[in-house]
Amino acid sequence: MNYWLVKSEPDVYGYDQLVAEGRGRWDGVRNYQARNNLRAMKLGDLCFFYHSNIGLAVVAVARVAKEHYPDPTAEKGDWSCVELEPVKPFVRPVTLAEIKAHPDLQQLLLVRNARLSVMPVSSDEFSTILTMGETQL
DNA sequence: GCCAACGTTGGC
DNA sequence: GCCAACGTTGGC
Repeated sequence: MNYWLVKSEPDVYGYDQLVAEGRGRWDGVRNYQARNNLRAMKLGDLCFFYHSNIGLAVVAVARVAKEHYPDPTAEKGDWSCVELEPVKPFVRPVTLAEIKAHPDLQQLLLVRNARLSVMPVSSDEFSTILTMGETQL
């Protein structure tokens, strides 16, 4: 089992929308590092759902419902997408400020590379953030 | 709305 | 292959 964090602007595609749809295609990634992370996702892997720009917080857990395949929104180039399904909203959103302030989360790519939209999370980091969100799976 | 950080492009 | 210019992302 691997863990991930994916970013989305909530006014473009928020967690509520994923819940409403039941399953969502994670497409539109046009960054090689992020794409390679998408390709490494396995069915059943868990992802934090982070709201960028508005909210600036991890708000929920989602699960990989379908492994990578060619992104149908890409007109050219070698891009991939996956499908995600909602698992559980956080009882309490964990803000970027809290993550930046936590001594055990300094290695998180969310802190170190603000522009990466799909990133791996270690199992320790995953449980730390889940606990901060007062959430159990 | 501004700007820092980062990635990509293209001239040389 | 280097690097300046440019575009985009995302926090503030």
